[in-house]
Amino acid sequence: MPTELPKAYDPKAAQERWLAFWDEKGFFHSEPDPARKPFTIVIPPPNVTGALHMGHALNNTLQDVLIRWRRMQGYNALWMPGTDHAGIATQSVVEKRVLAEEKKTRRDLGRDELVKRIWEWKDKYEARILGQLKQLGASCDWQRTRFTLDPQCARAVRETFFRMFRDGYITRGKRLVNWDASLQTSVADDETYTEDTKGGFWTFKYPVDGTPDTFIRFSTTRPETMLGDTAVCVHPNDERYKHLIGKTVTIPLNGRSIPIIADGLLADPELGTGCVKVTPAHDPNDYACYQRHPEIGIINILNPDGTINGEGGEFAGLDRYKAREAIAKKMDELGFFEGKEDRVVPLKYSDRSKTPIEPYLSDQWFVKMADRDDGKPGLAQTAMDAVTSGRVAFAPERYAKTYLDWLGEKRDWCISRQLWWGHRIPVWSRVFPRDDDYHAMLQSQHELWSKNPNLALGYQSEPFVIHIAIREPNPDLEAELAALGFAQSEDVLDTWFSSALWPHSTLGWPEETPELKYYYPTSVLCTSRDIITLWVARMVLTGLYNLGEVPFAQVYVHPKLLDGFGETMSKSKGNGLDPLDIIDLYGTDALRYGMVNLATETQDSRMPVVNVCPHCGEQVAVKQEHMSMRTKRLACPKCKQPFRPGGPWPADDPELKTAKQASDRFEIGRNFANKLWNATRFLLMNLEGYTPGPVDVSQLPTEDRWLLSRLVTTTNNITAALETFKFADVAKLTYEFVWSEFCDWYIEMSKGRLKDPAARPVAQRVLAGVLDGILRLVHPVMPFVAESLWHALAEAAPRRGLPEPTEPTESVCIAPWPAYPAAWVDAGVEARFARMQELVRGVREVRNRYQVDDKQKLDVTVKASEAVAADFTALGAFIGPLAGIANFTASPSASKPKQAGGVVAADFEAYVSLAGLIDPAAEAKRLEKQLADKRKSLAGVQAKLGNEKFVGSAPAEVVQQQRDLAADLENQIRTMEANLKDLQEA
RNA sequence: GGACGCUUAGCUCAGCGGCAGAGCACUCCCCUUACACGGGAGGUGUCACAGGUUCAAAUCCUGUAGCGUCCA
Repeated sequence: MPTELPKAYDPKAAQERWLAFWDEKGFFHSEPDPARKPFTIVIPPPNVTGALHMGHALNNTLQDVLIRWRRMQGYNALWMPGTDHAGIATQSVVEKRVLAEEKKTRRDLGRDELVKRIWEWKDKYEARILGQLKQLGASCDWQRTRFTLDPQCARAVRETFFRMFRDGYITRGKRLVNWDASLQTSVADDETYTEDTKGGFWTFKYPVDGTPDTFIRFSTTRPETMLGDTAVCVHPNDERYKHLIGKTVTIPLNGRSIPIIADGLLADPELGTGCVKVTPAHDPNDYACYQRHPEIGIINILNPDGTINGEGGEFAGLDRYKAREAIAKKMDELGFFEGKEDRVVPLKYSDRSKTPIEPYLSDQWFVKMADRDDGKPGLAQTAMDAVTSGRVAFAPERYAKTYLDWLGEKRDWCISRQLWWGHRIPVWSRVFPRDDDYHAMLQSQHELWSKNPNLALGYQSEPFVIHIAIREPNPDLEAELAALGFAQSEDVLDTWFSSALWPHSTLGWPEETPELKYYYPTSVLCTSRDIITLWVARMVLTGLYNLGEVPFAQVYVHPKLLDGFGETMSKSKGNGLDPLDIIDLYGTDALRYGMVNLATETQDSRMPVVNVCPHCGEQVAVKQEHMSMRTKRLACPKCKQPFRPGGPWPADDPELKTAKQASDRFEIGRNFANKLWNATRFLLMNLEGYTPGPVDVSQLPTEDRWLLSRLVTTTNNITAALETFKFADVAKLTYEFVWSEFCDWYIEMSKGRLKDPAARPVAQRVLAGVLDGILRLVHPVMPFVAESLWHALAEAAPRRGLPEPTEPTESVCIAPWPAYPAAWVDAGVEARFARMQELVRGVREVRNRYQVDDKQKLDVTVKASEAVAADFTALGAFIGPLAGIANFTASPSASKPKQAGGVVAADFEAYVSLAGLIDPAAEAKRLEKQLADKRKSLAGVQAKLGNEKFVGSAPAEVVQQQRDLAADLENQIRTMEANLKDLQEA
């Protein structure tokens, strides 16, 4: 006698048990094996800044579904795990902590000490993240775990940098970057956010040279930038200023004379005075204007810390905001101030330090994206070609446009960051203030250097600079260079530079490893749309550059999770949801099911959240004003006890318990897991005497053939949905088949058969065989419950399956993905079954309408054609118990008993005897309403059929369908009219 | 400012030319030996708005409004 299952599924126990089992068995480890086809996914490495959030849960669940499914299909599946060092984010988190706890800045600590602290942080969070992924059930090959800063990745980064530098793709130049004056680093656009901020809007005037009493008036939100103006600009067609173009004005603050230029892109004649000042070094639009008019020059007025530099004359050394006031005041004193108004302006902030960004001119390293004129391919173009040629496909397709539009701009990629945490740029440079020294150096060293294949040279002029990239760490060489006055760049590389290499660096590139040969290119990349440009494009680009081959064949872009108010979940908003809360409350299978269920093709998905009272479990709605940790304390409306709302709190509060968060969007998964559990439980209770054996499908009774027909269709649809990344369909198809078809109908019908010794063995085989298939289908989405039930079933039915029983694998993880004969699909059986369901539902409806006690069995008479009646009679053994029928008869000649409730369908009418129960008046009233509905439908259909255009232009089958419908409706109406007459006479 | 997407039941979402759907919530009946995380039944809609195409539009086209995201 097999072990009986507990009454409800316990996710915690299952998770604990199977994680250990899988780990021990090593199912998820993959080795190159030329005899098998690989299926490979590299994880988008979560960054080690913090713990995983709901977006990670979604992203990784979907990857795991693909990997588990392909593994079952027999592919040699590798899911490569790892984490990302996330340069600026991690450094800034640790810096903030050090400042808060020790009141020390990074400069107080020094580079080595800070980096040491960051590594400690990384070790802690990497372990936590990998642990969370395991908890999620992620079937990664943990033996292959990588980190973007580990030696293997570092080698790939250095080699790539070296090659790009050598090939002239990496160059140094002065560019306008987003400068974080607090962290003293440039930050990428995506590391900034824009917020409306109260500011001023000043209007000043500059005197036009040589034309007394003529002024150019302009407005600005940043008066201090006047120190760096190199032109004023008007629209070429602006009649007010046309005569001034080519003249100059003088900046009263420093007496500098600057030209008045015409630029239709920068100046807007409709806006303000129609004239703008141009500060190329401190404004992106002005910088673009400077590039169109390089003759105006460019002047940087800021120090890296945000104070005014030597260009500012008397204002040098002042903080930019102090300088702003001082300069406005000075202009006023000089008589060039025209007015000031308060205004709310959109201001760019650094995401990390929360301080305003300064557009800032600085020396940076760039990867050149544009086309080249020396015959070498332009990097952006190669990556675009990969997608336009179809070597990389996006799902959904529309995201290819995002990718191509962005790459089409071919903007250079700024890869240097003024940080301490990251891959240090392997370039040693020396500046030569005197030209002779430069030439002397080249003369003495150039030949030696250029012979060394592990060195690459770069030059700049004004002043002369020699840059030397070193291919691999080489202390002797570095010492030699140091002796010659060279020093290594202090900068590190943009994190995306190392992430860009992820699909090949993790496989061992630049070594030609067996892994690289076998797994590259990978199969699918699974990500969110906001990093298509930052990451996906760059992976394609570096893959092509380093290996000449795209990194993956397909990019699947999944939806984003929004909070209950439609806003993106994010750490800074504090509206995230901790996956561990969900796992704790609903179980991992439920979390995963919920994620798969919401992954539709088009929409982002809202997730309304409630707080769970830590004292009594009451669910307390979260209001918008509670978000972002604004509310520190709430009282439970039920038990009146206080608690802290759930959120990304940095630490526990010893005084106040913190609520866990819940969302009813996960109930469906929890309930579904429990349903599966209990369906299996039912089966195990009824498997006594089970004998394995082959099943001849053509000899099976109707209900079995119906179920198998549905099983084939469902299996095929699920497989097709997985192939096209329609995850939500996978969830819905599985749910529908298991719950509505297998449980609600088939299991109910099997109950009678299991009591019949003659029918029992086959019923057992079909039940066990179908459940076996269900567990396989469910496994990629809900691996824990599937594994639990797989083992339970194996104990009770060690050999099972359709049509031939087979030995089950030791884990559902490695069971073959189901595929059944297409011949099992039987539309005729499905139609007959649907008719039976209609009858059963009709009888139940009559029973419910009259509130007949379930225990009281009713007599039912069906009038139908010979064939339909025979079919009903054959199924009578099931119809009885399903509908609670005492005596059931079906025949073409059946007549309506007195006092009966009627069910009128297209090809049968059924009468439920309700002697003593029926209220003729109420029944008549109901019938009249139904009749009215039917007549209305009929009128609609007849109108269509009366329309010559419809009959003429619509496809024949649609017209026929409408004709059939009209006939059915007429028939039903006749029957109902007769029934109504009976009732009225009664 | 540009691009992409969204607007369908009280809530969260499917459907994307041929009789408007699911889960939750709601109403009624049931603790029937798989499951109350359950069973049975029921009600619920100007498919955002305005035009157009079509025999036929939630579905295709155009425009408007609101929302979201990305890029400037």
